[in-house]
Amino acid sequence: MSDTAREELARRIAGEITLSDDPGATLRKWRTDFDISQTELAAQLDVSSSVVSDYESGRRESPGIGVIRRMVNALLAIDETRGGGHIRQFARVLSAGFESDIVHDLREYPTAVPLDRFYDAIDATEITRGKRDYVNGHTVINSIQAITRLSSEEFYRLYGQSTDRALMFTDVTRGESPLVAMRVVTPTPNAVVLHGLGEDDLWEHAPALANIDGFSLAVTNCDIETALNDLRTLS
Amino acid sequence: MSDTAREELARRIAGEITLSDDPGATLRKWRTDFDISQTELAAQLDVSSSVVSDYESGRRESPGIGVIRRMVNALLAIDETRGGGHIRQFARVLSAGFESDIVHDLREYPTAVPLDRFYDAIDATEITRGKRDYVNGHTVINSIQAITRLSSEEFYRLYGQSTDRALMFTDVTRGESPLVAMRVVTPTPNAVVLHGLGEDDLWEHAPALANIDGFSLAVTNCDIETALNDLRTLS
DNA sequence: CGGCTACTTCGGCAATTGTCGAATGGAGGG
DNA sequence: CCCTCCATTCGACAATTGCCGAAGTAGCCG
Repeated sequence: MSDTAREELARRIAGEITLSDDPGATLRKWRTDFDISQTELAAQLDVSSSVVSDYESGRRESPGIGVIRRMVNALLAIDETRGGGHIRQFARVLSAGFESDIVHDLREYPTAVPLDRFYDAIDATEITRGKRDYVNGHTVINSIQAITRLSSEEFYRLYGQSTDRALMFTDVTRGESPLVAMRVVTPTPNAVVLHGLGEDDLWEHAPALANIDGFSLAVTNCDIETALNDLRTLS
Repeated sequence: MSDTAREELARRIAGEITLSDDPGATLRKWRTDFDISQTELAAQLDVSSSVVSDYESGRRESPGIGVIRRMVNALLAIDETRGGGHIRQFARVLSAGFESDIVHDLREYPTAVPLDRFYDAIDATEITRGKRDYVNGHTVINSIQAITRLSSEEFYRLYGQSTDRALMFTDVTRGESPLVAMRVVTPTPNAVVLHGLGEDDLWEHAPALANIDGFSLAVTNCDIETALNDLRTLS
């Protein structure tokens, strides 16, 4: 495990907590993202579990950086004892040259995965079928951040090593922006998944645009972290 | 000025201070990097200057995150009143897809700059002349970080928009690693500057390798921040 | 030499933190 | 219904912080 990815993730988390308007809520966000209970975190820190709860609930307005440092290091230490999945995920995003608030995950699969299995794993409903029925990887993207911040050159880097992949856009309301963006990038991915809405909420022109560009379009409301965990079992 | 570059720089600084073994020294590092006096920072914070000095000197072992947040925001606020040079510099590095501890600066010049003027601006001594006598931009790189962390694909991204540029490697002892790295990248830049050593310290094979690959080689011991400021006047 | 600026050190003290541990509540499983 | 686990709230108190302001040092400039 690269120490530098761990260090950068630590710095990222610590910076976010320190600057947050609600540091306790931000601390809780990262703890739950790592799938760690307060009890487990407290054990790692060698404190009572009420200490963790007090901090997350905002009892102390300005905790010392010593406390924050120990909390962040404890999160990463627990992740490491579990195999380092979160550190790896963050490292993949960094090495692709993105910030983790734009790209949430970027992964190449060792073998082609049939789209049906992929959609099962993420509990997605396919709206339109595309020309290809498999994916070799995925990229999970915050759609608002991506559209407002990425240059057109950077947009292509979302493809990682292969365009034979699924792009999953999160924080989607109707799907208009991602589908319009897909109109202007060439080539298109094998699949586009819109996260955060159901069939009924989808922009009415989305299926037609997907058909024109030849990619599979799906929607899902699954829990992202759970889905990413399930995707690990595909390979 | 992009708010997101400011936010990311803030997060980066706050994370680094929070996780540091010597938070006071890290705080001082960033204050001096921004070329801000304690007196000026204290005025921005509306506290006595001894408050800033106490924190930087480590009087308090675990300052509260409220203090760190106000210090970081004050640094950026002062930078903004001066035109945002540091935020811009950080934004350039980020938008090139690098971490700022690998790439310190990356800039395209509006016009070609003669190498003589470039070397004057950074107080460098040319060791061998190359095939081209101008640069269209520069990239300032931490050589150890770059060599240990960048993939070969990422190495090419150091070129920004043009290979007609100078690559300046910092934290150099003899220059062996950067020169060896230059042997395997194609094309080579117009100039390579090794920062941190004089002619006498240079690896003996460096001039020959530069000649083979046809780039200008120079050494300098200038102050990086001063040099970057001077380079701004070239355009 | 005097004045000014930047910075350091330190005493002091009100305010806040770091943490324990008790009490309590909710959810899930046997 | 009981047990276990996770989480919250809060009183208590020793320890530390946040900051002022005084005194001092060093360097620069006229």
